[in-house]
Amino acid sequence: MAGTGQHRVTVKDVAVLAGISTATVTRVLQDSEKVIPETRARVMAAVEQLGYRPNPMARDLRHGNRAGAVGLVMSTFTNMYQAGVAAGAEKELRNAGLQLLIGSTDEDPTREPELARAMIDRRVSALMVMPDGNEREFLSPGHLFGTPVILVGRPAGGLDADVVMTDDDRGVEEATNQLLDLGHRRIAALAGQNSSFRAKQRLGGFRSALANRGLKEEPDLVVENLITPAQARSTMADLMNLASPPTAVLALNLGISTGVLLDRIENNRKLAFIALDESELSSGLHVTALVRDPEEVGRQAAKLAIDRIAQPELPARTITLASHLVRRGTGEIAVVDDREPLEMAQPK
Amino acid sequence: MAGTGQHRVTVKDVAVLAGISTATVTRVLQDSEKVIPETRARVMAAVEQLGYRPNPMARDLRHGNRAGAVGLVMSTFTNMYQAGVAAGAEKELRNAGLQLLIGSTDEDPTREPELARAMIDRRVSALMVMPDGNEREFLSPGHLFGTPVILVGRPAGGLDADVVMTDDDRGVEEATNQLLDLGHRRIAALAGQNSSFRAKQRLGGFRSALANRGLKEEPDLVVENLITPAQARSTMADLMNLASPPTAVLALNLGISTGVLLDRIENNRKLAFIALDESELSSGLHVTALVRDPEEVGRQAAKLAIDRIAQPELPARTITLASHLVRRGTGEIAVVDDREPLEMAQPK
DNA sequence: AGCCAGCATGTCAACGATTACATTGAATTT
DNA sequence: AAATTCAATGTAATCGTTGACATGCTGGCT
Repeated sequence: MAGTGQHRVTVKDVAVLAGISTATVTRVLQDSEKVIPETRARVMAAVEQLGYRPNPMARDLRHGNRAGAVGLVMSTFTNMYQAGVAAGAEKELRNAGLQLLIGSTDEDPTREPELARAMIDRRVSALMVMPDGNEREFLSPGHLFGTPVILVGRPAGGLDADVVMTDDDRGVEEATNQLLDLGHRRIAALAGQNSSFRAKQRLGGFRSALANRGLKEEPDLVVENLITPAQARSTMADLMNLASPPTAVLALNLGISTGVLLDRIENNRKLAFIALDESELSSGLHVTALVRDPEEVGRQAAKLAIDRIAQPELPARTITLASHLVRRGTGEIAVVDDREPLEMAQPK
Repeated sequence: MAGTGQHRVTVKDVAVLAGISTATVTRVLQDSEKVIPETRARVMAAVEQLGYRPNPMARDLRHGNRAGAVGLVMSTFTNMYQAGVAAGAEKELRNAGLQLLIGSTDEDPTREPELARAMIDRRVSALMVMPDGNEREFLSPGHLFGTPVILVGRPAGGLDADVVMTDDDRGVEEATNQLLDLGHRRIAALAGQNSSFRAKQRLGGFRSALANRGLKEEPDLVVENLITPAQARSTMADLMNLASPPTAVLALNLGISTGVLLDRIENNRKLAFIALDESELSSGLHVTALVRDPEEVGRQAAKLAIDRIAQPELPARTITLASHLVRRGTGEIAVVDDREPLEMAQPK
């Protein structure tokens, strides 16, 4: 049943035991061509007896090095959104019999090229990349050697690649509209690095919601370049100390959402709050959140990869997944300021 | 500078361009043996001009399939602790020029064997496994074909493998002692699956702290088999409704810590609380926590793997990393029950 | 001068699986 | 019955890299 435990069993061993040639063993294993049932049975028995397992590397090598593994470049493992994407992708690939090679840039985008390159060298069948938000182009087609690339999270101008993204602009617009409908006029928007595609996309949604109602943005309430939760947290303190503080706040990424939530708990704030992306705490504390399904994003990316491996000449596709607002309470708070409604300010 | 973009460049191409044989190209690339400087320069130039990059799969194949990649089997991507381990391991491996093949069992331990097997088939140089807590033995030496295994998180009886673990027993004992020193006598301990190695290890620490002071365990305060944060959360509500509720609570894993913390925020509880493992919220909300460094665990696991690849005959090593108590306030609360001290109960 | 040492490089088989092409022999056709 | 066809299997080249072994050449030694 099991092998000897030492020597790796090869097709050759199986062939010898079954008393036939390696070609026939392969034929049985691929059940590609005609093999007489009796021969097939002998081969199967030998395979079983020796515990033979094919060597995927040798197979890949023979096949021009395209088959077994797919790469994923991410910027960090310890972000729930990214981890979710990886989980979804891995699941889908595993079902398709593919393996996942993962590398992380540790938030250092300059490492993206070398990481991608190392995977391409290893002849992954496809490469999924979650590029950092900044719109540099780091993958030049000349270095890809035909390796299909799937971009996760944002498109990249110079590259004719498949893309999976989420409609955060529309989602944020919907969230903003909900707040506007509740009467909020001073809505704070806290965003990440302003050079990033995602920050632009999300602020874009916020702005078009305002613009659609002919409202103008309040510059003091839009804060960009917040990198850490701690920054978001202290920004909230600053905002609430304004002469005319916001009555609602939109947190435009996961870290910011965490920071705002910490501030909210600590200072027992009551203003309306919509977070972006889910965490154990946003759901646990009934925070209204604009939610994307990271696992679904990962699954779709993997599907694109699998399709493209099967049909390399397919035109590039872009899949946009919907984000949706999960209403849990904090985003449904009307203007309940102990100060005065806008437009008729009067000193306290 | 760059290659043509289509045909993969091989040693042979380099050899032809440099006007020498493939063997010499290899010699230059490995700088293993003597090569005359001028030849070396010619080879380098050809490599540069063609943009040659060696094919790691072919190299691995030639080397009996041991070199380029190391496997990691984890149970889920979306747990901060596990993600941290993966991150640490990836970093260390990358520095050593190795790549990381990741698979997840999706919390289904029965998938461990097939996942491990698939990686062994792919001839990873070493296999790191974070086994689920239950003490089954899923890796039979006969199936490993000499692949070194590094166990992360718990030892496995049947296997002579390297192990990285953390001294949670000692840590929990320390945490318990701190609470006892503060005068707590009704300490709740909330633990995960009672079949798991880790739950046993941690409850063991709790129990020896009590035993060392001649105290007996309060059975109604020790709750096991809590799987989800929600269960932990509702358990807290039950405990606080006891005639004699706990004055302190120890949460013995990350999910439980989250659940207890949610309960604490929601109900504004003041009892002493020590969490296990770190999350953005435990630090953000000043929760005293028994902290392990997941990245360090991952790095150590990777180091063990690297060492073992270099020296397969090394005796198996076990590395135990210290956990330590990060005192932020909630674990330093003395008995402040609005009820009465123990031993002199009187109806309210 | 003749011989050996040793350096620089070349040749070729091998890693394990696959597959184009070759071979065998039996069955079918006329 | 000879010729043809086709099904079943075998042979050997191949994927890209490596390294044991072979070769040839230079220089030093006696």
